[in-house]
Amino acid sequence: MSKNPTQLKLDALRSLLRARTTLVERLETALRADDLPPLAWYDVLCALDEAPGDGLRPRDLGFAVALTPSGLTRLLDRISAAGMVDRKSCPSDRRGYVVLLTKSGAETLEMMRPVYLHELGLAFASLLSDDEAKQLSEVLDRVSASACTAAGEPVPEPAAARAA
Amino acid sequence: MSKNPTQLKLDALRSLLRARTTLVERLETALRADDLPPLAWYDVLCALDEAPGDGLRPRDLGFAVALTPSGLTRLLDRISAAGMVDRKSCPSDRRGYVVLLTKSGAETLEMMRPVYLHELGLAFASLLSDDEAKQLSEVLDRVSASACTAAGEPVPEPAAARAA
DNA sequence: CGCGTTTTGTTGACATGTCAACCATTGCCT
DNA sequence: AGGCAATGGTTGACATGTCAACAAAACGCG
Repeated sequence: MSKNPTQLKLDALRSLLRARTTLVERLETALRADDLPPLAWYDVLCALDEAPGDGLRPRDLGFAVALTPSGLTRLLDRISAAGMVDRKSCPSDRRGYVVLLTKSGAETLEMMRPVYLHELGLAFASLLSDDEAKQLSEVLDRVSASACTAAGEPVPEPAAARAA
Repeated sequence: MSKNPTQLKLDALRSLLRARTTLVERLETALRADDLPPLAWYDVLCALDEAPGDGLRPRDLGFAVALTPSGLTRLLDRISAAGMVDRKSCPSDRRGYVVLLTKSGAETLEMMRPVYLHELGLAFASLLSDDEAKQLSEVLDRVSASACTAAGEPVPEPAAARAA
């Protein structure tokens, strides 16, 4: 009756992939419906908002949004062009800069947050007991954590190590 | 000591997103290291392999790989250009065709499968008990399922409904 | 039957991200 | 010091996907 263990794991993977697609799609749709920027912007603005007042280096932002350095450059170009973020040259390291949230960026963030949280409530939070959420985190963190550990030698790329 | 419930759910979501990024990255890396096609191709070839011998309509493939119709057209263009798939006009419906796995496509699939399964074993399956896998599926399927149910009116796009 | 609507799939314009090559700076290390 | 590898970030070429508009066939119904 019970399924083959490998199949169980494959099913779990498929469930994971589908759930993520569904969720992202819903969040993205909800934001768009309110004429708000996409999810990636939210992640950046949010990270900056939570960070100390003196901003973040792109390098650190790269951890929040899973993006290669060049992808991040381009994302910041766009957000910056929209005036939601400033690039201020960093005194302690003339190679890079520090990214700062502008007033307009902070305002946009405050418009996005309720939409994000509301949709998340409908599509995710309300479907999970607190215990299940805890379990979920625990199990899935094991998966992401193993990437760092096991990344011994089958992962040559630097980008892969920086998985977010 | 115990966290705020909303924060628990947010953590769970972050764990989910990170785990998925990690997994996809590892699978993709492993395939590339063996000079094999990317994950999306695997999904298509696999779906065709499991399907009845007379192939599948693109429409049906669209469910397996979460892609818009145009995205699917382009993906099939590439796989077809690589000779792994044939487009055969469908007698019962002259609008579209049927997609068939070629010999070369089947061979490629058989080369990808062990790489896929091996990497998945390392990065996922081995980190989960059978019970946990079952639980994971159960909980996450609830999330994807709710999209169909709740899609009442906040989801105008057809693409959103076809979440895979 | 004949016409409007739905279904399938494609195409052009464009958005977003990757990879590889690159520049400038920093930080050792001798 | 002085040389040189590692770090932080950008850019060009390109891959892949979306959206909107479209074409063609299939449906369905008065």
